[in-house]
Amino acid sequence: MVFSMNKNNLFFEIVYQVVELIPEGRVTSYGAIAAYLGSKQSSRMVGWAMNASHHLSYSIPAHRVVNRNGLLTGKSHFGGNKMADLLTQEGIKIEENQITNFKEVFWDPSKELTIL
DNA sequence: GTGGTGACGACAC
DNA sequence: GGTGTCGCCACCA
Repeated sequence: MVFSMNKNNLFFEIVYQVVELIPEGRVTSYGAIAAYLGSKQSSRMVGWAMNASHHLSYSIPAHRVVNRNGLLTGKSHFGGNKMADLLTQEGIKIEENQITNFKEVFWDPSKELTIL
């Protein structure tokens, strides 16, 4: 994908970029991405970016983004049990819509990435 | 133009 | 430590 670098959409662009970089079998949180962008208080915007990602021409692994508790809050937006299913396929343990081994699979962009 | 809402998170109580 | 409240800002009615 391409960085548009419009300051209005910069937040969204980087969110998509980061989400695309999440390795298989790993997950990250909205807050982690927001923190990576330097505005941890805008975590809601990360969630909104995921919501907006549906109308993108390309698709991003939004199922690898969960909230701070490892809870699959966005599950309902995927329809059915799709989100938990995809994560399970990648070796992530899900129980009651929550990632049981969240610590182990957590992927922190601010530690794993160095582009910012 | 205004107000309410949201795939969240931090802090106060 | 559970619950409430606020901040964040794009989007929609």
